[in-house]
Amino acid sequence: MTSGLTVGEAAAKVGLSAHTLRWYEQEGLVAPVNRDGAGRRRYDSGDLNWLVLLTRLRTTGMSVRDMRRYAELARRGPHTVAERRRLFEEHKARVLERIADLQRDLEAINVKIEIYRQMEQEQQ
Amino acid sequence: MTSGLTVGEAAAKVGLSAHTLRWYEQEGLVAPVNRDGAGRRRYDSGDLNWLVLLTRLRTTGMSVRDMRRYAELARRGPHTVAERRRLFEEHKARVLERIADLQRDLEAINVKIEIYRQMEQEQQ
DNA sequence: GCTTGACTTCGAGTGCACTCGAAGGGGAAG
DNA sequence: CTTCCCCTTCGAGTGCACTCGAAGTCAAGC
Repeated sequence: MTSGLTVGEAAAKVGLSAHTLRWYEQEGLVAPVNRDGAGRRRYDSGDLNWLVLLTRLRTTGMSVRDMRRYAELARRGPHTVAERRRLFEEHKARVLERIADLQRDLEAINVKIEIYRQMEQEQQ
Repeated sequence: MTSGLTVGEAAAKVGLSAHTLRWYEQEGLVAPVNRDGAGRRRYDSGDLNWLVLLTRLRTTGMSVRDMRRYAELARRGPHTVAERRRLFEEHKARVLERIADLQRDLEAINVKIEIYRQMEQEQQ
């Protein structure tokens, strides 16, 4: 009745490698995962949710350093909630800015595509 | 009556370092820039426009490898216009996907912020 | 004439986030 | 019993895009 996923299974589920999962733990991005009788990691749904959240932070450009800071706050308990919120709001601002930049640059790309389209017309 | 900007000036204008500008040229991202009598680079408005375009491609996540491919096409002349357009449209698709990903992940971040906000309320 | 900034080649260093492999060992499933 | 996955520590390697520094030269501006 051992419950929870092994490293390999958890890795497959969240789209990271087993190597990387252990590395995340070692780097303090993930709190020590519970072990089964044989000392093997067992990831429960809480661990998985945490990993999913981390991957979202990663793909939105948060550095490992900042993720570690966040993980440390979370481990320190509920009295760090306000600071965690601030951290997230700063990150949110960066993401919004990034989106705005992308949309602005996309405009230039669209203009280029239009120009090329016209040149293709004229070449015929 | 030498016209055009020096490396340092051009670098300042486009937000890259002089080192990087020379490196871009060496890597084939930029066609050889015209020189003045003393052999120094002189960037004209065409060069600057090109550099600005490159920085947009960079900030939208295009790799140096792809920028080089694009630069080579541009150097090869007008008969590569269709291919350049395809390259841009593929890039555009990637950028749109990236924006969508960011917006999706931003939702999760917003949810987190809301949760933290409520926890802060309850702590009082 | 000195300072400043330009030129060249070249290789090495940086920062990030993995990513891999070695070496040696343990337990569970077919 | 063999295979497979897990465990550990450790250091080295990878890929990207710069980034820096050395070493030596040259020319324009003050």
